[in-house]
Amino acid sequence: MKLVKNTADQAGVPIRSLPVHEQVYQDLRSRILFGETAPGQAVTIQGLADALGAGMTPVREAIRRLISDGALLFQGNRRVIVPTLDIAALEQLVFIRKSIESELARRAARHVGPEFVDRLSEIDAALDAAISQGDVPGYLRLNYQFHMALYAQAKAPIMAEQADRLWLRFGPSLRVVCGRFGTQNLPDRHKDLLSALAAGDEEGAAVAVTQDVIQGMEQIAAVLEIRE
Amino acid sequence: MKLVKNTADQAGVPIRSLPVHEQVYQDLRSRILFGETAPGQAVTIQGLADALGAGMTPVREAIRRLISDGALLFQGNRRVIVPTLDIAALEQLVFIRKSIESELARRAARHVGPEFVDRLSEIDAALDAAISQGDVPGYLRLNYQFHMALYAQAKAPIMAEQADRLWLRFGPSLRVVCGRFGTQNLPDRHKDLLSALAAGDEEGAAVAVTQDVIQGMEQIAAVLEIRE
DNA sequence: CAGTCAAAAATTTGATCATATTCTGCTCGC
DNA sequence: GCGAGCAGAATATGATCAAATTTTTGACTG
Repeated sequence: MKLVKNTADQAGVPIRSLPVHEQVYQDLRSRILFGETAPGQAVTIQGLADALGAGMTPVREAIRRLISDGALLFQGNRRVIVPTLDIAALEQLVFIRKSIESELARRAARHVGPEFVDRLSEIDAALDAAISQGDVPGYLRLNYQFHMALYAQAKAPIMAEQADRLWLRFGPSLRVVCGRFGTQNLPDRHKDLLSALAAGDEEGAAVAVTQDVIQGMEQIAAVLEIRE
Repeated sequence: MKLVKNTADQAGVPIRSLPVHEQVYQDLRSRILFGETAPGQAVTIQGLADALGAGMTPVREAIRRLISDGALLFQGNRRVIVPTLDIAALEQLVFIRKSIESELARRAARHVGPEFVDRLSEIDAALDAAISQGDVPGYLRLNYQFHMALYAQAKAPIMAEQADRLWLRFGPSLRVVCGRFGTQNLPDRHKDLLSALAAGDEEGAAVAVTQDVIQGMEQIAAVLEIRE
C-alpha cells in the first residue's frame, strides 16, 4: 500500500495533502483504537514503514505521539507494544472518565439544538443496527463516533481531547470484550442520554453518560478477571 | 552544547545512556514547564537541532511528543509554538485539575508514612526559602517537585501522568505571573496539606490541594484579564 | 520624484528518505 | 549451561526536496 502525495484530487479541488507522519498517525491510531492491533502485540518501526510504504522517520514520529497518548507503551528496551490493561489501570480510567465525560455531557446539554439531537439519534440508530447485525467493528466505530460527537458539542476542546485520549487506552480491550461476548448483550444507555439532551437536562445527561461509562468498564473488568 | 554518548560514567558505573530523542524531550519539556520558553514563542526544528548539537530526527520526535502532551501547539501551517492560555482553556484546566489532583491527594493520604511527610516537608521548606529569596525558578521547580512527589505516592500512575501533563499547559503562564508579581504574595497552602497528610485525613488533603489549585489558577486568570 | 504595492528571488524551515552505526536478543557450538 | 557471534531492529545523521516566509526589486501612480 503506497501513500499518495496528492496536491489536488481528481476533481481539481485542491485537497490539503496531509504529511505522511500525520497519515501514519491517523492510520495507526485508528487501528489501535478499534482493536485491530491486539493488546500485547508488538509494533515495529520497520514493519510499519514497510507495510505503509513510508520512510522510517514519519513512522517514528507517529509512534512517539502514540506513546505519549498512552496508546502504545515503550518498554525499557527498544520494544514498543500495545499495552495490556490491568484492574488497577481500569479503575483509574473509570474515575477519570466519570469526572471528565460527565462534565462534557453536562456542558453539551447546555449547547444542544434540535438538529444536534437528530444527528446523534442517527448515529445511535446506525449503532443499534450494527449491534443487531453482530457487526463488531461497526459497533465500535459508531459508539466512538457517538461519544466524540457529543463531546465536541460541549465547547470544551481541552476536556474533549483528554477524553479522546483515554479511549485509546481501553479501545483495544473493548474489542476483546466484543470478540468474547458478541454484540448481543450490549445494553444501550444512549436512549436516556438522548432524551435528557432533548429536554436540556444537564444532570440527566451527566448521569446517563456516567452509567454508560460504568457499564462499559464493567464489561472490560469482567474479561480481565477471567484472564487472571 | 554537545550531547555526550556515554556508556559508562567516569566512576566506572555503567550509566544507561538515554537516547538522544529522550534527552531532547526532557530538556525541552523542562524549558517549557518552567517558562524558559515564553508562551507564543516559536520553536523550530532546525534551530533546536543546532542549539543542542543533535540531528533533526530526534528533535522532531521530541517535538511530536510535546505536541501530543499539549506543551506545544502545531499551527496549521508547519509552525510550532508554545501555546498561549486563554480564559476558556484555563477554566477547563481548573476543572480537570480539581477532579484529578484532589483524588490523587486523597489516595496519597491513604499511603503516607511518616518518612514521606518528612520528605514533603523538606521540599516545602526549600520552597519557602526560595519564595523569601525571590528565587522564581527555584520556586517553580520546587512547587512542581512537591506536587509530583505527592502524586507519585498515590499509587495511581495513570492519574498522576494525566496531572503531570496538565502542568505543561499552565507552567509557562505561571512563570509570567511570577515575573509580574514576584514571589512575595504567593500564599502557601502546602502547610494545610502536610498536616492533613500527617493525620491521614483524606478529605482534608483533597480540600487542601483543591484550594491550592484554585488559588494558583486565579493568579493566572488575573494576569490573563489584565492582558485582554 | 517619492511612495506604495506587487511580483519574484532568496533564504529559512520543514518533510522525507537512504544509509551508517549501535544495540538487543537469540542461536549455535563448545 | 554458557559465551561468542549473528541477524534484525532501533537510533541517529546528513542529504535532498518542497513549502513558506522574507526580502528585494521594480513598475506604476499621484
